[in-house]
Amino acid sequence: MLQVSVLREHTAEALVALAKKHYKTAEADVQAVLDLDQRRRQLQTEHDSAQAEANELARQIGGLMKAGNKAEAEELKARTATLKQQTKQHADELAQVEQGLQQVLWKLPNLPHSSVPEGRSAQDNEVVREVGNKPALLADALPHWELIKKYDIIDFELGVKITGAGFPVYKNQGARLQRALINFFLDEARTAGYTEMQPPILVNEASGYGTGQLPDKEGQMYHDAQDNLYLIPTSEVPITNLYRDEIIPTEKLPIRNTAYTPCFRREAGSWGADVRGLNRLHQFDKVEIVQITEPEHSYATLEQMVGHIESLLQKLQLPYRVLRLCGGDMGFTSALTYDLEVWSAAQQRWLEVSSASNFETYQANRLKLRYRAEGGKTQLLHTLNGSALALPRIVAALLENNQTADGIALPEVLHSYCGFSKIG
RNA sequence: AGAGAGGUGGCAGAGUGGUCGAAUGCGACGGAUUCGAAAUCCGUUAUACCUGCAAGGGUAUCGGGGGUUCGAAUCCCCCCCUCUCUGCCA
Repeated sequence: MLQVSVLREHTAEALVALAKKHYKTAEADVQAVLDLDQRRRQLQTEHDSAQAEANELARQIGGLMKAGNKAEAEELKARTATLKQQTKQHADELAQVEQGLQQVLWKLPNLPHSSVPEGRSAQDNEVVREVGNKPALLADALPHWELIKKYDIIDFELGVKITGAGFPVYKNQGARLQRALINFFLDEARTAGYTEMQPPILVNEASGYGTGQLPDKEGQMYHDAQDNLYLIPTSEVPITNLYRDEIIPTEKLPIRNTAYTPCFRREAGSWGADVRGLNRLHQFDKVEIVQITEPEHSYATLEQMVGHIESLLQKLQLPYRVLRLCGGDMGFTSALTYDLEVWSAAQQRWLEVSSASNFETYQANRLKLRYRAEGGKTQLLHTLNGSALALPRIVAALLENNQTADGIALPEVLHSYCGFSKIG
């Protein structure tokens, strides 16, 4: 959620920024925020002074009652009636205005950072760098959805049988590879200074609002209506919400956490060739890194996080590229997002395996996540997160890129984690 | 799931209708003392919003919401959560 003070003090810049995100009703909505905010303050002032007067009368009545001066007390009581009505009216209207204000604020996306490229769709994303060499495959190279059958390591039909489409069953070396990757990613994160966490994968409504999945994107999440809990679409949700309603002591900053969790996405719609095999699933595994920093450090931190993710891809010897997402393609809550994509040799396309974002104060504002800045004032922190990494497409690329006549040769870094060096 | 108890400031814990944002203790911070420290003493120590250039002033908040009252942490209603016992169970 954007801060009203930012919209008020930097209105023109905010409008430019919203335009970059292709937010259509920016002008009207920002104006609505400013109007509602002004009305809110006016009402607050009126309400407070009426309340102050009522409090003063109550004090006087108390004194008179104690002194046994009943008649005079009654006289004052009569005067409180109109005041009471007034404050009630103010309070009602104030609540209404505040609700209206919040509704508009919830609609407004985060303001993109100045380095975010202009653009409407994925084609307009900026390729920051491309690293590694695309492998040359044999003419009869197979896409991963054939390879998993050939080596009997992932079974989609079985998943359909027990759950549904998009819930694969990992078998044999496929299951062990999953476990190996999770351990590898967690170990790397821990070595890089992140604290390992194991959060619940069901979260309550308040957490959904805190990181911005609610109110708008409830369709993305699986929902247990009986207990009103949501299956997490990413561990960003529980890990960031750990700090909801907190004022973090400066010496604890920056906060750096990592977690492995399964992730659940309903992903209504969009089926087709691009989503075959492991390319898009309802349930998948992911190791996430989350940082919470003081505002002045957050962009350096984002670069550092991208660096960590790149180091993973390098160790896995996967060719990859780093994209800076354009205004039209980046997420609602993000101020700057880097996507990392690996080259999937048999599919001949790039697959997104990680997304690292700086949310600045957008999430923190909802979360009421603050620290005490110099001078003792509380101030919103910046939140960041990134996948390090999401497993399915990594697996897809590993299988496709490393296929040989007699099996799939895994990168060396995984050998000890897997307990084998090749599949098949 | 059934029965009972309870939710108060960073923590512990008083407070059952009137100047209570809340005693007291602990912790933390500042100062005095000390060569330094411990101990001791003095002081400070919640958050949000409104107003003000500022100093300051005001309002709200004692799990959440509603109600009674001139006045609610305190009384009434609803909801949520936690703990204990019983049941079930990895």
